[in-house]
Amino acid sequence: MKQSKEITIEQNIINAAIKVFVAKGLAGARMQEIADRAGINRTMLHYYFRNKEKLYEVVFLQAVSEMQHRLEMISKTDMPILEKIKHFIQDYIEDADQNPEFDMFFLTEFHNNKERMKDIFTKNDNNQGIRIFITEIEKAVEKKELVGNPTHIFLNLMSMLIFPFAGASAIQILLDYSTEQYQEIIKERTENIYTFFVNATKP
Amino acid sequence: MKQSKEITIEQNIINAAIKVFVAKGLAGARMQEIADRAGINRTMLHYYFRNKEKLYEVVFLQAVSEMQHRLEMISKTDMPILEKIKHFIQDYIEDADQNPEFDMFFLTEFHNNKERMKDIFTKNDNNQGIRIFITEIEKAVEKKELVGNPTHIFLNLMSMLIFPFAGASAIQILLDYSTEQYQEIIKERTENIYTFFVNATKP
DNA sequence: GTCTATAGCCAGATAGAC
DNA sequence: GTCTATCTGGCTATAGAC
Repeated sequence: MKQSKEITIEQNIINAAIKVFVAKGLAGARMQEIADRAGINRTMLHYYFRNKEKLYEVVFLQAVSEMQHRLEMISKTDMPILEKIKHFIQDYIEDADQNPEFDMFFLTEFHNNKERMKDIFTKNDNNQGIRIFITEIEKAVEKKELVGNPTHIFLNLMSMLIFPFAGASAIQILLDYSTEQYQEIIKERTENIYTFFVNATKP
Repeated sequence: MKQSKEITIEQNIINAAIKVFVAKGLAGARMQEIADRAGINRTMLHYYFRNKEKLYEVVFLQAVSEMQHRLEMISKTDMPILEKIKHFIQDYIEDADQNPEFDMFFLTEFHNNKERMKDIFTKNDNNQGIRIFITEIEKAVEKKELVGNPTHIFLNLMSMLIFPFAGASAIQILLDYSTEQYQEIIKERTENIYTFFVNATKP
């Protein structure tokens, strides 16, 4: 009983913390705000996670596994490369649309804590998903199913997927879209990216 | 004399502040660090710029004009659309390579201060460059020089340009590149983006 | 204009009662 | 496990001497 309640509270805190850390970053986040969102006393954050840094780390690692999930989906199935990519684009956008702040969160954290991120990702070897994905693209290029430089093909695809979410605020303001209008554009993106990609890499 | 010295010091402070704000964000930046970089006493920051927010604003507006310059280049000349885009890609990457942190800085600030950014950009109407660029793409699509949805063509191009800089740390870590290796990839990008873009939008 | 000293505040962390 | 009260450190900002 105690155990299950504890888990619930911890997850509850993590969920609240994700929102605040994503929105404000490590330095800008306030323990009080996290506590308020979680509906608990601020002191309890320290009871459960000792300090802000520790809480942050737990939150980040959970977000990482979320991202890993996105990236590993592609390598599970057995389809032609363009089918895989089509599904990848669909899944990624659907997923990102649910958590539109995640992409920005990751870019920020990698940017601000490069060395720390390096530790996390090199020692845990948990970026297998990306490697497999790139290898698949390389194989497809060898088999002349795709044309281009595999690294840049991959970069271009990830760019087109991530930037519209990470840069959502900037795009909306500079192109003068309402949130609703931009939501429409995001909906159109799955198809547009796929077509753009297919044409760009057509043998 | 006084005047010229004052300008030098202020610009000196701004240059130091850009680096710190870009690297740490508004909340994470420390006035002490800015002062150290500028080689002056911390109190002087307040003397010249009153407070952190004011300093930040000045720094940001200077960075904005830098970005405007990047975006307006395209509309000055009179060339076929693909030539314009070729030059735009070249200039953008060359420019971004000089200040590789700017892109991330902008994404962060737009993300964290959406309303404030909206004010700055709607009242000053200083995003003319983008508008003209998109209009050019629209015209080219009408004339069947390019194929696709103009908005998404523009988004895809900007994605491929900005993401490799904004996401540099993430890419380097997740794909296990050294800074030197990544620098090589950035050099290759001008050509790769252009080819990718041309194929993707070929009539 | 420049510096030292210090005020004042805010947020993270902890002690200790219940 | 939970809460109140309190400590502590760090950072912005300012007063005031030179």
